[in-house]
Amino acid sequence: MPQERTTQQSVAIQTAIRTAGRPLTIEEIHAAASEAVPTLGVRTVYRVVRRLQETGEIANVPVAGGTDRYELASIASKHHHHFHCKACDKYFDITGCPGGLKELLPEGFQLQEHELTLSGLCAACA
Amino acid sequence: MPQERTTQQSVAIQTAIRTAGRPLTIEEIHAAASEAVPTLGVRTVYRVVRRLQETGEIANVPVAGGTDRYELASIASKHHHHFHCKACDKYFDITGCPGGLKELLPEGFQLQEHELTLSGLCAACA
DNA sequence: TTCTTATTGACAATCCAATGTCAATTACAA
DNA sequence: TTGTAATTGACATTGGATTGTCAATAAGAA
Repeated sequence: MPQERTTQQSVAIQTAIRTAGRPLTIEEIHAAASEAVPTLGVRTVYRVVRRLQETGEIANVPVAGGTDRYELASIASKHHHHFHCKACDKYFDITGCPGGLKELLPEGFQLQEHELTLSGLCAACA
Repeated sequence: MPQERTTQQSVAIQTAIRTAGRPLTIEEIHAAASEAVPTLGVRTVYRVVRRLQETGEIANVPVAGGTDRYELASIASKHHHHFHCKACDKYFDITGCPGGLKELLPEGFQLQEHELTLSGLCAACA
């Protein structure tokens, strides 16, 4: 197992994810971190993101009809939901959760989790 | 624009979708329709499914972290949600819907739609 | 500062769902 | 029944995301 080194690239990538406040795609991370390190390659983003996943610092957010997003594990572990802007295709975190979901469950089904996605226009696009 | 012909294949595919009672993947459609027409090729399923989409008979159901499912437009057009079984990876339709979602909306965001997915174990897997 | 080696990034290669191709088949109008 | 053209299915190809490769770079211990 290789040692870890603190490079400009990995710092920029982690900063991008930490300051985003919303789940980001690989490309969004690349774009954001590139402002700090213009030579940053996408290949490196894939590698660092995977490492951060394996060390448990970030979690992937699977999305319907799109590529995965990534967000801090500290945020992902707190139950929350997402808003998807149909104009800019960005995902945002939402706090709060509707209750009474067990009522919707069919006979014999066991509920473990649930995931809610509101969609429409974000503040910037509206 | 070519004429439409009623073939064994297209009949089997439509029957599979109509009798499923839940959204199916291309592969699930292929497997189900193959029981009626064993020589059925996946290529044909892709073609017929696309045509059914274009004629508005079925709708695609985008799914987080998976390939699209397809269900009857008459069902899809009625507002409903889904249950995803983590064991068999099947999706089921759910009736009913939690209200009060506008409360969750951040300032300035415009809500157009929402999508809820419960997950756990279906009756068969539980 | 020097040296070792983890990291990087350009490029090629892989993976896989979906589509293009085309000769063989088959629906169905005449 | 016959003829025409839509349909089929095996096969090759695409498109987009992700990973493999490897020489060049740079982190950080000595």
